[in-house]
Amino acid sequence: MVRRQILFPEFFARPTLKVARDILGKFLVREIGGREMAAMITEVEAYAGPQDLASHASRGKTPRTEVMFGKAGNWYVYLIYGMHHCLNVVTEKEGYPAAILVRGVEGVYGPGRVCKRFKINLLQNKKPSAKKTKLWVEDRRIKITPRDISRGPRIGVDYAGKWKDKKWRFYLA
DNA sequence: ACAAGGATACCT
DNA sequence: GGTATCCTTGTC
Repeated sequence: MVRRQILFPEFFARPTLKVARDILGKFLVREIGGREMAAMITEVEAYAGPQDLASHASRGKTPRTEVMFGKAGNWYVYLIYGMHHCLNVVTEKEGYPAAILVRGVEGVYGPGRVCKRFKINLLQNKKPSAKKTKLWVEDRRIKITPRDISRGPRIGVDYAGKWKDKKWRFYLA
């Protein structure tokens, strides 16, 4: 039996780049129809702070981005290009807008594909990562060392000026 | 190479 | 009210 520990808000209420590294190797778990599906998180991107032009929150607090200013551990889900959902988890302390985009899990590469596979849509937006919401992150004691982690620039943010070059994408080889 | 698709933010 | 834009993907 694998030892499992659901991650609490405290895990997410830390510097975003640190959480981004730490969440690699953790498991995204979804309960659908009484059954659980899970996959190891393998690729993420950090979006941190009001200055980050790649972040939706750079334009301030709006109905959409309000959740990024809220409590760590809440989900931020949005629809992109009219057809794909992107799953983020809010980080840092309340009032500081930041989140981590889940770009890939084991066997599923691409933020839209992750949401499609895990049946994630706007219903999950602003809800906490917790068992009661049927969508959460848990630690299954997979050991990840710094050598396992690669980093590079974020995808699809060429409009973000100097922020586009920041190596805030982290992934397992 | 590029169309699809709809919510969002920011105009008039 | 109109419209440019978008943290993408699948098919062309």
